[in-house]
Parts: sequence; structure tokens; C-alpha cells
Amino acid sequence: MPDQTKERIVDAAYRTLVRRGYHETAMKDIAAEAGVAPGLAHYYFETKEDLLVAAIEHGCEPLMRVWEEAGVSSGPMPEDADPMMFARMGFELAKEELKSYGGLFLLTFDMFGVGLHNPKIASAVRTFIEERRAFVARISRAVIAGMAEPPVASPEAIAAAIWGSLHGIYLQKVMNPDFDAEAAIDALSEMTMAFATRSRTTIREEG
Amino acid sequence: MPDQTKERIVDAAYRTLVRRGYHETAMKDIAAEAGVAPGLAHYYFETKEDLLVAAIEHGCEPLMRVWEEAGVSSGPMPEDADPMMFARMGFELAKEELKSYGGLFLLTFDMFGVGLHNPKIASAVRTFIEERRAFVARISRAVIAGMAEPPVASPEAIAAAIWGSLHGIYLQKVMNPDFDAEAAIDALSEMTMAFATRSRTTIREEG
DNA sequence: GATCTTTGATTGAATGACCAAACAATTTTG
DNA sequence: CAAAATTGTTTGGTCATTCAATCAAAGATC
Repeated sequence: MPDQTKERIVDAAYRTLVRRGYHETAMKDIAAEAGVAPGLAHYYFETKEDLLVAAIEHGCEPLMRVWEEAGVSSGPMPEDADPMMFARMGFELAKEELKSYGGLFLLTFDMFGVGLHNPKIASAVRTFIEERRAFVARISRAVIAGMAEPPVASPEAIAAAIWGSLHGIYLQKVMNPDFDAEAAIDALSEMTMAFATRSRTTIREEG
Repeated sequence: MPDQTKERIVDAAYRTLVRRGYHETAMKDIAAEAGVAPGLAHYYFETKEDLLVAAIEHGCEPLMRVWEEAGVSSGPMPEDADPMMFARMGFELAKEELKSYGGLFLLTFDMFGVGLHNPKIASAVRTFIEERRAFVARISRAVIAGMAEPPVASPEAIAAAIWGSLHGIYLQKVMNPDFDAEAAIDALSEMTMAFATRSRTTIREEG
């Protein structure tokens, strides 16, 4: 019961925060949504900030599991597999996520906004970004390793640009549901793929 | 005097909003910063939302002027000039802006956050995004027109990916001053340039 | 003197955090 | 095994504070 209660509060926090936003949501709103007394939310979470972080981690769980199962998050990258396949899969995953987890992205952007002037949330945001950017960096490194003519830019810089692009596309989608995010991700995919295979193609046409 | 007063309030709003953020800034704070009575801010701006939008427009003014002078925002694109040069210039401008207008970007992201659950601000955000994405789209169209083998993706989709990437890079920089945004923009530049010249290079090496 | 500015006090409502006490469950003790 | 004590959970109300917006009146300007 006690563990279930905490979980119920986090889940209620997630739903309420997505629907109303951080600043428009009161602790008592979350407590009401969870069906508990206002004070109980403070018993498990000292501040509203802690609850926001917990709610986002809770919401990201299924998503992070997929990346982990895809072998992108940790452990050795399989050497035999085509790194380009991982890249392609990453873009496909990004499209899937945007379709299925729109609310989560909304909440994420909300967290970014709060983090701009809130040290505790800012720290959570930095961790959030670094964690996800690292996924892209891992794929980038693998792809670059297979390139005949390695790029000038470091894998980290490339990962920052690509993760940034995905984030920027998500933003455009969240702010305007009519925005064609899939087309944008496909465009990003086309550009990066062309970039990654550039040298190979050139060499092939030379020989 | 009256016009100057309004300007002084907008300017004070800009400074205060950058420093403290939208939700942590009270109208009276802005009025105090401007050296006027609290009620006067409401005389010129009905709501705090209006003041936020005005402050951002005010802050973007010098920046937008640069883009306009560069011939990217409106009027006919000069046919004789190399479109690739425009693209390169765009990335250089992006780097410059990030160095000189960090506060503006902070405020912009704040606006995005507020816009997530505030219809009036949301509308301003959509306009903001579309306006700037259009710059990139203009350059993209010009570059694509000069490509031997046009990409599958539309210029609009490519613009969305590139503008998104810049935005995402800005975010990483704002959330972490140690982040090397220049390297990320250079990486983005390298990728897009390679993509744009891909076919040409191939053809050149064939002949 | 009429319109446009400006003042600054007031209003009414909302909020995060806190707390003292009731309640439940588990453990310790005789 | 029963009673007492400790620990952990939950309640609901209160607190001081904050804020956007309003308004009537004073001041400036033409």
C-alpha cells in the first residue's frame, strides 16, 4: 500500500502536470488527482520540483527501456552489425516516440522552461540532455568509424547537432500539431545518411 | 515622454524577464525597474503576456535587422550570388548571435515554456518559429535549386530540421555554458554542406 | 478645460510549505 | 500470547506571502 501510494502520486503528478503545466498545477491538485490528502504529497516529495523530476522519470521509463533493448544506451556496440542500421533505427524510434508520447514531450519542454531559472530543475535538465545525447554520440562514433573519410567535426559535436535537431523538431510539433514532424525527421535522416555515405559513394564512383 | 515611457517599460521588462524569468517576475518588479508606478505598466500593456511578447520583439529587433540586411528575410534572392555562401553566412550569423545575445535566447526559451499552456503566448511562439524557419527555408530552396541531384525531402522539411538543430544547440548552450555550441554548429554546417555538394562532387570526380 | 498620463493604494484570490494530531502496522517487552 | 511502545503513514487545516488587475484621483499637456 505505501509503495503503491507513492506510485499513485507520481502517476497523478504526471497526468496533472501534462494537462495543466508546472506553474498552473498546485500540489493539492496532484493530491486530489491521486485521491489523497494534500499533505501526503509533501510527505513523499518535499517540494514540487522533486515531484516534477519524478514524474518525468516515470514518464520516460518505457521509452528508455526501448533504447536500452535496442542496445544503444550501454554495453558494447555490436561490431558486426551495420552502424548505419542503428542510425536509421534511431530516427525511426524518434518518429514512433513523437507519435505515442506527445504528452511526455510537452512535460519535458515544460521542465526545460522551469529549469531556466530553477537550479534544482536545471541540474535535472542537464542530466536529461546529456543522457540522451550520449545515445546519439554512441551511434555517431560507430558510423564515423566506418567512414572512409572521417568528418572534421567530432562525434560529440555531430551528436549535439543531431540530438538538437530532433529536439527542435519535437518543439515545432508540440507547438503546432499540424507541423509535419515525420517529414522533418526524414529530411534530417536523409542529410545525415548522405553525409555518412558521402566518401564511400565518391570512392565507389572513382573505381 | 509618453512614447519614451512605453519604451522604458519594455526595456525594463526585457532586462527583468531575462534575469528572473516570466513566472518569477511580477509586474511591480518591471515597473520598479523602469522607475514607474505599478499601475502604469498595466496602462500600456493590459496583461503580463503582452509585455512578454513586446519584450521579446524588442530584444529580437537588432538581430532581425541583421538578417534583413543580409537579404535573407524578404525580397528576391539575388540569383547571381552563390546560395552556398548564404548558407555558410547563416551558420556564421547563428554563432555570432549565440555569443552576443545569450539573454535573448534564455527569454525565448522561457516564452516557449509559457506558451505550452498559454494560448496567447502559444500563438506568439508559432509566429516566432514560422518567421525564423522561413529564413532557413529561403536559403534551403536556393541551395537545392543549385543541386544536380535534388533531395527527396522538401525544402520546408529540410528547413525544419536545420532550424530545429540550431534551436536544439541553443538550448544545450543555455542549459550548460560549458557546452561547445560553436563546434556543434560547425558540425551541422559540415553535414549540410556535404549534403548540398554531394552530387556535384560525385559528378566532378566522374568527369 | 479636455484629453492623455501617471500614481499608488486596494482587492480578492491563489499557493507552497508546514504542522499537530489521528491512524495503522510492526516490533518489543513482560 | 497480550499489552505496550515504536515506527511509519495519512489527514486536513493554517500560515504568511505573493500577484495581476482595478480604480479613483492627481498631474501633465495641448
